Amino acid sequence: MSNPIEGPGASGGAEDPTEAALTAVEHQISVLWRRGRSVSHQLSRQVHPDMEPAAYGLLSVIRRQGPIRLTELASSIGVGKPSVSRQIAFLESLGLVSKEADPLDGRAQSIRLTPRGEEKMHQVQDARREVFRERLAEWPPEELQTLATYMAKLNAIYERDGFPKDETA
Amino acid sequence: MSNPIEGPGASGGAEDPTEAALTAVEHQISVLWRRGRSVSHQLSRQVHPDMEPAAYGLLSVIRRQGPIRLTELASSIGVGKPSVSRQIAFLESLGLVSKEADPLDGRAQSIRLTPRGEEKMHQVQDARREVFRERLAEWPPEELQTLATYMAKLNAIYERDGFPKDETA
DNA sequence: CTAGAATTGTTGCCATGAGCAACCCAATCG
DNA sequence: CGATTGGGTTGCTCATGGCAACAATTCTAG
Repeated sequence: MSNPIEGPGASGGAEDPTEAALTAVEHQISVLWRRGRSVSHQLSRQVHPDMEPAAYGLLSVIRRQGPIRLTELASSIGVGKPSVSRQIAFLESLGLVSKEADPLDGRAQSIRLTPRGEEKMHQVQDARREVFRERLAEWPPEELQTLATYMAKLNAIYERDGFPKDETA
Repeated sequence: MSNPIEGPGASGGAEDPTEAALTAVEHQISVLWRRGRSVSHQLSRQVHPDMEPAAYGLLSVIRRQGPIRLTELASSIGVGKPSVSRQIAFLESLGLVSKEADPLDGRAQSIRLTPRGEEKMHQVQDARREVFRERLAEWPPEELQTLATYMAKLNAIYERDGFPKDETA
């Protein structure tokens, strides 16, 4: 229990403000992270009853970036090719995406949303945004903007390597 | 941070600063979320081989809140009892936590860190904090504090129900 | 032109982790 | 007492992601 440098929960007491702020940020990150995880299920289920959270993420990226190759998709969400391959196969079986051979490269394939996929995503994302907006509506836009800016900064810092998330709820 | 996806009721949403800020926040949440997930393994493994990500989270809560019952622990991190039960069993086998019968309630058990668990956590959290601090060191404390505050507000809003996370990278 | 990289995507196998349901055991209520 | 509730555990299953091995194709020497 000797505590030269205090841990997050170990009320350090009179620490410097940076230390305290760090602790607070860490804590909020973990709460946010955990909450998001526990809810992603329900969100993806709206697109399709059988759809899992991971697949939703893919659809979202595809929708945003347009036709994309599998490898690119994988790297863009930081996940291995095998996972993406399987997810895409699944989504294809649901008729939400389609794979087209790239005429320039016989190996590659272009993945895109089907009209049905587009429609589904449109519905779901709209609904989600509706709730989101509804709840955050009372926030002053400046604050929201500040939040976004700081989060971007936070994200930028951890661009490639480890994220020292606390995991604590 | 312009997002081509507009909300249904967002008549002229592109010009609405709130709308823009919302979009930005959403996006940052998803980036943060994804980043944290993709890295949590490597991080906890890196600090200690036999400490799994999930277990680390539990230890962290226990350390913060002191002796706690399993059910309470489970609900505090938003996960089912079975998962926690197994994790705790694992941690016990590592000698990091101990289960004691609650004298007041024979069914319940009080879970606490063993001295060794405390020591481990101390090491691990120190290491994590080191990295964290290192990278955020240049951030003005006020900004960090603001970030923490806003994130707390954000988290509070979605206390119980769906979190409209976008999942997009 | 052809043999050997390199790359795209798929599949096999495995590990982690979470949920559901069924189950014990203690406590409490009638 | 017996019945019901509540805390924890275990069995089963599934989702997900990683690594490795593979197939098919393109690129790069020589």
